[in-house]
Amino acid sequence: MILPTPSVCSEMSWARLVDQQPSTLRSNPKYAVAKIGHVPIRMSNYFLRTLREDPSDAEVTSHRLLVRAGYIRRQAPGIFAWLPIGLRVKAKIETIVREEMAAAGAFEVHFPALLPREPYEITGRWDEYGDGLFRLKDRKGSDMLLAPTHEEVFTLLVKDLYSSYKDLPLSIFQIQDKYRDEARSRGGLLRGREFTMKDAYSFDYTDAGLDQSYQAQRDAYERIFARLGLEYVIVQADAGAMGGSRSEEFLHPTPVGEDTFVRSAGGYAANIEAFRTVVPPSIDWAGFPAAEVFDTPDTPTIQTLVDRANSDHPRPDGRAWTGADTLKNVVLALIQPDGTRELLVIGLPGDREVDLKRVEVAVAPAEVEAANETDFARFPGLVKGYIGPWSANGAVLGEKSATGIRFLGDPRVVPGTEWITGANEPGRHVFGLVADRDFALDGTIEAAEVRAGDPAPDGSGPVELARGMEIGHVFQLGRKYAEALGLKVLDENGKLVTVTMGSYGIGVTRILATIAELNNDAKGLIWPETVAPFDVHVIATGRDEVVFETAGTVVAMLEGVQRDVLYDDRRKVSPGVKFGDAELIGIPVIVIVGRGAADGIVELWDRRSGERTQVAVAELAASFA
RNA sequence: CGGGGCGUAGCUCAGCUUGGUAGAGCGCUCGGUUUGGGGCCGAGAGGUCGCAGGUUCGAAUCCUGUCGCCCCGACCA
Repeated sequence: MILPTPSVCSEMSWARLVDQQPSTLRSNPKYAVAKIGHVPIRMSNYFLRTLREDPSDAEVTSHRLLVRAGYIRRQAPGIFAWLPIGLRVKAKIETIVREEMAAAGAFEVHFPALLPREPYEITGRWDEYGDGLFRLKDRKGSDMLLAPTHEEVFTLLVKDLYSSYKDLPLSIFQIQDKYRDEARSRGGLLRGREFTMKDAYSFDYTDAGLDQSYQAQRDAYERIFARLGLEYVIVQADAGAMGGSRSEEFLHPTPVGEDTFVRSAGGYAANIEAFRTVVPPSIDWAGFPAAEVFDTPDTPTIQTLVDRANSDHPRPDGRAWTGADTLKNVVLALIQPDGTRELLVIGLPGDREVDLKRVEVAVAPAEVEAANETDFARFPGLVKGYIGPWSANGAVLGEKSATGIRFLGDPRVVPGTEWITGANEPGRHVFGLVADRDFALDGTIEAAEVRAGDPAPDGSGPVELARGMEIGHVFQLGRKYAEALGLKVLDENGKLVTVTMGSYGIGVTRILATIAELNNDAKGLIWPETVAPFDVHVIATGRDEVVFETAGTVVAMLEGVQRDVLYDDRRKVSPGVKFGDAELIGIPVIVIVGRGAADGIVELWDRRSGERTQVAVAELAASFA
């Protein structure tokens, strides 16, 4: 494995904002403190090269166009170099993030990407992160890592400097590259192994304070995404594994997203892992008939069972049996972090599949897999295809049963519900088995797949499923890290209290890719003006000197009204090439200086609409007032 | 980690089935021409065909191994 060298991390972590000036201007005191732009860039000597054809290793639109238009270059799988024009877009996004962080009262710091093992050892993440962590050794053999996220060092920094409640609340953030050795990076910038992230951390000594800090970041995120023009859905996320209490993800709805979430017309939205099933009311089973065992030959699957039930044992009320009347009992194996393996049976309506991701969240930190032959061999009482909690010889599922196997039910399996389920004998099922009367659960579990049409838990109507790209995540960490690393302060009563923390991330480079994904057409990128690398792209086309003189006037005028200008002053490049490059690069406003130049007429070209309008140079300034 | 695809010039690719001195387009250099949609003419530079071994008189081409990349899935605080 080739690890990125430390120098790669530090070199890439800062957008160098002033290196894009031509050398002739760099020494001019007028531009010595120039920030982004207001210094026209001339394409004849800019470090920018567009590609005529799509790169063969890029399929996702944003990846393809960003490489082709000269914004980024691939260095290694999931690792990209940033070229000047790409750096400008990145800097624009970072600026918006910085402004909103400042408005939210957070202070910027900057940590190394290269860190020692110890803090991560203390919190257990050196081990928990597994293969996802880039690890390396220094020349002395000390373990180092490239940080996947920075909770530990932020916590330790505050511990070093603060010891009183009077110093809190505190929110600090950084914009830094993160490293995760993804099993499979994909989609260019959408899921890289090195990526730029804004991560903020809040420190409070009361839960109420944490709520306020959390809300401030959450509000800032809403403003950031609004300014970026990115549609987002705030979904409830699972907070369980990290021990926190509140967690929400900002998802941008898009088919290329990797997260599935649900939402209702009434405003409910949740990550699929965090969805909570609506629990139906319990049913009084007084007067229910006793359970009855029937021969149900050749019914190893739910469908064959339903068919058999309808033909041999139709419901007395005339309604047909469906999969939802059956109780499917799925045997899973849990592997605990210490390596012990135990079985778990999940009972759920037969028309539902088990969603292993939801199970993993529910049983974290254990891992889950399907039970294998060896597992079944240990429990001869379990007859595959005919497993159920009840048998003629007594209970077979549950901690208090003969097998002792833990038996958790879908939340819909409430007391009084009647089920058809396996009788633990080949070819036999028990009908009318009533929950709590005839069998007992050890508890419930959110394990069933979520389906479109399922009711939202807040009563806001049926949910639909959608795909989203996670572009932000706000998270109440609580006291997990402060506890592990000993971050305590003295409160008003002189008592040591453990600090409570929040963690707030925004994927800067992922956002850039998401915006690119959203803003393009067959010709190339179309940046929103808030993040465009330049405000205006001026094209000089023609060989007449008046064209270049007029273009020079236009460029100077735009510079005068504080616009960042990319000036295509290339002399021996044909108009077609210049138009094509302009469309590929995607600056929203293009000024064409060409055949009308002698009469003082130029064209304003709207990249997005394609509309071109003729404007007199003398009146151009008014268009940019 | 499972499934699929691909490694030939800076880029995008052909050539491989059927072994015989390395190809195209674009890009690049030089000269000329052209200037509102990636123009044209001429002359050039540029490749140990991913790597290693094997078969053969002879391997980009056939065989074996190996490395790498892309896509789908698993995985992803």
